[in-house]
Amino acid sequence: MDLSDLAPQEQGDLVDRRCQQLQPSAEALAERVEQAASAGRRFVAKFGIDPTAADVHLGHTVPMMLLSRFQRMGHRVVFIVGDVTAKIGDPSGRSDERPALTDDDIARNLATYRDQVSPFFDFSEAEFRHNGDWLREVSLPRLIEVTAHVPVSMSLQREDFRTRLAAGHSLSLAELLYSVAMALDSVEVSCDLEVGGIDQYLNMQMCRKVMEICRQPAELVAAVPLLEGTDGTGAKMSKSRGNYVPLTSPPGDIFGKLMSVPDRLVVPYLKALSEWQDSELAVVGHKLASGELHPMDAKKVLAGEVTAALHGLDAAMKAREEFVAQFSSRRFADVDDMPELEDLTSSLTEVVKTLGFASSNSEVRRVAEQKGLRLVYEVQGADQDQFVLGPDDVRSSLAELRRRHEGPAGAALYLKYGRRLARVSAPSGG
RNA sequence: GGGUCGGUGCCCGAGUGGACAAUGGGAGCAGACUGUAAAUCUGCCGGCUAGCGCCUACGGAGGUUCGAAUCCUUCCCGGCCCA
Repeated sequence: MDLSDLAPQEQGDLVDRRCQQLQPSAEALAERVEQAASAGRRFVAKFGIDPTAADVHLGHTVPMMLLSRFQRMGHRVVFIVGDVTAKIGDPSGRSDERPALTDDDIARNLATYRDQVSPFFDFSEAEFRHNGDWLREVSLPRLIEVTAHVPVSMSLQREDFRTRLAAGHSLSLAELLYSVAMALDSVEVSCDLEVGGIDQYLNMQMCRKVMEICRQPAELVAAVPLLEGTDGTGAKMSKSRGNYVPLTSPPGDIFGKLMSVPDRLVVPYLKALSEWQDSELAVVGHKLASGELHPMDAKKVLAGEVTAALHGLDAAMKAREEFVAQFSSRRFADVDDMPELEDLTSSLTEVVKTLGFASSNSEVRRVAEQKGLRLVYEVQGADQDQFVLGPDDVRSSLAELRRRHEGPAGAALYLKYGRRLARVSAPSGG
């Protein structure tokens, strides 16, 4: 969707509605856009990325969506690759060891990153800059000169810093300097506006402060809300919590993961992850509240939107059909997107591990003990016969089990492991 | 620099010579119920083994002991107090 003909005021509003904080204001953004235009220069939007993170998920796409809009408004988008700051580690993350990244690592991570978010974004226009290029040149006297004007109390405004101090946890000087380093990036690119998650809000305040110290107009700050994780615990989406949806997931997984999200996340997710207008979101909200729209149907729409954004419309529609086939109508014959088992001679544990359903023999045995491992016969995509397999069956081969538990003639055979399903092909014996 | 307290499984957090693969909570997984929702109930929740059992694990490395997460030495990391 091209947004280049949007008036500055409209741009300000559009951005404002997607932000949890737009500082100082939507009007200021409109003004800044106009200023840039009248000065004959392009408006600069900055976004910092961490070259260590190779696994991009939906949470990351929230600022990407906003950034993508900036680009479509005709502005210059600059990605700052934090090759130096990554070594400090963002204080908001856990401060475990940060292995030194080689240039090759960084290049590779960056390529992977671009690859992963490319469905959401057009990189051909964007600029990539490594902050090491200038941060390595900053002298200690210069750093002291700048930081002399930065009150420590400013860093300590961060609640996580305060709680860590209060709780007696560690806080290093490097962590305090993280935001200053990031601010020097803003100075370097003469940033007009920085996009980031709300967790970066105070870091971005530092950017404003330091830009002023360096006699530049302070950047504007667009802080987007954090996407809640799929687990419904209220925690933000993150890899460490496992409540995330990787962008590299196949369409079926993306669709499925979004279907398993708590109902109350439907509207927030649509707002953060789709191009929907506020008015449209409001309609969905009302219909959900009134019972006119079933939450599951709303989720199908959401899952479809996101899957389509990443894999295209066709893939999304197919994912939807298959989801219904597998989990609603349970007609497994209609599900294409399912692993096929041709190996009928290995033990079930091996087979399940090969499928990636389980990572150890104990796990397979456990699921079997809990009646999660089943043989399912399906006749003509309709009637099903299920045989629950016990822990003793785990060492047997599929061929053996099929002999032991005979199904109706002509039935297709499936192996069910918890929620997961695989088709047993090559029914040589009948 | 001195004193002092601490580093436990995915996370938080008990344990302070044997019965500890380690109480409890959270997350996760499976089952029932369902809409792959929420809530609820039940069970599982290091690995290997058909099983007896074996291996790995309580910051790192040594040591004492029949036996250590628990004691000692030393190293690394952190908190607090003092300077």
